[in-house]
Amino acid sequence: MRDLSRATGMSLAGLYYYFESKERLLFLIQKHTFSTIVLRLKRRLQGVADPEERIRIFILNHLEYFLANQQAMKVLSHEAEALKNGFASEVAAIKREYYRICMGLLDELKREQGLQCSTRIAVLSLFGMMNWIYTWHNPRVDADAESLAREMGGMFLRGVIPVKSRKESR
Amino acid sequence: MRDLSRATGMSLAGLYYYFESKERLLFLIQKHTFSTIVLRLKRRLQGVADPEERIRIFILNHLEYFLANQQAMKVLSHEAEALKNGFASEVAAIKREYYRICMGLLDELKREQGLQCSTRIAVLSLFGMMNWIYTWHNPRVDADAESLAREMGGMFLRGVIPVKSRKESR
DNA sequence: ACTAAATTAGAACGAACGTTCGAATTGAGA
DNA sequence: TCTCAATTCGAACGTTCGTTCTAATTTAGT
Repeated sequence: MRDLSRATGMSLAGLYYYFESKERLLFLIQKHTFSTIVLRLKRRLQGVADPEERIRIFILNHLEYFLANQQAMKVLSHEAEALKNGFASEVAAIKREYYRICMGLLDELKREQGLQCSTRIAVLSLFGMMNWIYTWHNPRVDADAESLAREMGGMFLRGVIPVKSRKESR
Repeated sequence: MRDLSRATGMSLAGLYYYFESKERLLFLIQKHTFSTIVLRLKRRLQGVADPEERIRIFILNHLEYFLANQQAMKVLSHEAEALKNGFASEVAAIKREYYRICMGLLDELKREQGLQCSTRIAVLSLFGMMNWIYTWHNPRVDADAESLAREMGGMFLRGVIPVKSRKESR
């Protein structure tokens, strides 16, 4: 809290005037962040029907937000389990919704082309790939979100779709 | 430190008799852990020539250790940047060696079959997939290291190897 | 059995942390 | 201009944390 006070220029007591506790502040940050990601995703998915393209959109949306708010996402990843019961469950609900959306996208793909591994493992591996970025991405060296999304999207889709049913794309 | 004292049954001062500081203790744990993983990997790779198989071994070795020491790996992932200069660099050296080995395996694969994306992105995506496990793996629900390694390995290799040069395997 | 070293234990120190308090300052409406 | 609420501030409280101190106890060699 003292760090935040210094960084924002607001006094320590001033912070507590607006946020009743450190935990509630973290809760609000987490809630806002995840809600925003979900909201943007839903907007971008509207009107796109092709399952492959929808997954590419999911990946791009995720990476764009993660890279644009890298330090924030680092904190959120580390403090993922820091909230107590009441706060924790509300954030967990949003995360679960996000997870479900991704699961749904993969199920669409499965219906159309089949899948080489369980949907669960596919989703969680994809999240791993994307979330790990905060540990290594260096904006001065690495590509931007768009081309990373293209690379990771391609890699993931090739990895997950059976060869026989694969259409040439990109 | 008080938690460790309680958990081990050794008094707080006793801990400090053996470890001069919390940071040095963390350092020793990190060093031991990463050294062990590298050592086991090298042993397992001896005598295996096929690049695909070598990568599968890498993945299995990594997942086995991660799942056998899940809570430990969680701590290590979170405290990855907690060490100061001297300690940090020694651990970083071991991690870099591990990273280089993986990079080498992928280069072998690239020479033999080509790669669909940059080696760097491939390696880091693979690490992401594998390391993220500590956030979701539940031994009561999810498969064991061997079958996870098979699934992830298959997915990763399909994602990374160009279609034209792909041999049927497994 | 005696001694020196190794090991353990409880208590405490100083710093950092989350939080609160009371007073001071500012802003808006009458 | 006066008043009341909103806002800000420095200082402090109580707790936890990493660490150290001193004294007690155990262990190993003679």
